[in-house]
Amino acid sequence: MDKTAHDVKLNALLADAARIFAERGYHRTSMRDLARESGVSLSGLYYYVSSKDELLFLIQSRNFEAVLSRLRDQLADVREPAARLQTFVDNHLDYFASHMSEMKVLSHEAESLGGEYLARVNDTKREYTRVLMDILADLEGSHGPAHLNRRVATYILFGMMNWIYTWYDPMGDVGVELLSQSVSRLFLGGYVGLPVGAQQMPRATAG
Amino acid sequence: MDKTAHDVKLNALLADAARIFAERGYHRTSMRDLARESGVSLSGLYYYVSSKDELLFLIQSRNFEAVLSRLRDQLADVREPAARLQTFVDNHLDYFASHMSEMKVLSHEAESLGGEYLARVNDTKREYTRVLMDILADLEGSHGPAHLNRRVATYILFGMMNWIYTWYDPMGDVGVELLSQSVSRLFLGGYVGLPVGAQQMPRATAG
DNA sequence: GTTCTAGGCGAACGCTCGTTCGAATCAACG
DNA sequence: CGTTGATTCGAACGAGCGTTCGCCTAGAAC
Repeated sequence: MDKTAHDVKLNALLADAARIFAERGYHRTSMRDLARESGVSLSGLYYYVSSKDELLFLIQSRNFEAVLSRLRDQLADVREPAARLQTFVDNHLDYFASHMSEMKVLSHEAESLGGEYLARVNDTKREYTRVLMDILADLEGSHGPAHLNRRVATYILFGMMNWIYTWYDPMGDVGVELLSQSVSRLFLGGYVGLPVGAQQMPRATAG
Repeated sequence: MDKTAHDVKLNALLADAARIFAERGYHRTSMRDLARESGVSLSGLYYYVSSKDELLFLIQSRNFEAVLSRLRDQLADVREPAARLQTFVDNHLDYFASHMSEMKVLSHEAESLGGEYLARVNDTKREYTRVLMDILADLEGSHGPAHLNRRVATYILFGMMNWIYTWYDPMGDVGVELLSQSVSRLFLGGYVGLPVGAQQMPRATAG
């Protein structure tokens, strides 16, 4: 897919837009900023995209759907609930770390969309949340009743994962494996009391 | 403090501004919006505030310093590390739940400030983070080595707490006590393996 | 060689933005 | 009464915004 010259240029534009939206914020970024940094004229942008809103929508929906699609692939051959939880966290943070700009735009500019665009992104969000809540239900089934309200636990876990756009540097000393294991262990240890100190843990070379 | 008529009106303005910034976002809100909803003329706003930026700064700095000040009061007579961690979480979420608009503006518009204003808010942020990291160090001292990198754990915990502005409804079924206990237990269970199922837990009446 | 079309651009439109400025109001005080 | 100082406002300024329009180019199709 995405073979034609038109598609290639649109994808490049979306990548530039995601980078700039992540740096300056969606509302602060003007179409003129975007034109300058992507090497297209101001009016030329509108050949690929019908509005600034659509630009934001395309960034959010394409990446969110990519996360969800990869998640389904990865979960396909994992059965054990705790392993499924870890797979969910791994997939989320892995995609996050390798698409920081896009995921920051997805996390931070959730309320910048409206109308039909917002409704469609929210549909994906509901699906995605549902997958996690089902895993939590399975966890309770196999490891005994949870110590927390399931819905609250779900949102707290999303908080652990989505907040990283405010501080995480993929080029820094903390690898995504450490991050992912930390979140999984923190959650599993607190949610169903799974032991968290058994396996070896990758170490950050600095704090 | 804040006795003069001038101070009273400024405080009311800040409260209105926080509410509107939380609803519409800082950059999307115009001074005209603010004037309309606070019952002052457009130019009248500038008698109380020198710029839109200063408005945001005042909201962020005053509330952040209030959180930090209350925290120090509360920590003053708590010694046991796990109890200090719980005090930190309680204080943070308690203030959050009773000042949702202000705290959403503080969390979500962190990058909307620049220059000297940003530097001053970041000073407070550094102090606040330092308090939490010291508590984590104490925890490791009394409950054995942690299962996670301390700095990573700190930021993950902030993620659990700060993300709630995206979903928490203080008027809904989930009380702030449940929220606070959930976060504390999740963290303590995963960080130093403290048992999490012993005490009674408030229940949400619905999910 | 003419026609067609995808791709691209300069210039402008109508609008909103944050901020300023000078004047009006009004209570307090000499 | 006249003056002062605090408070408020209408009107305007210059700048920037998202978007549109008509025109240009170049190569493929016939």
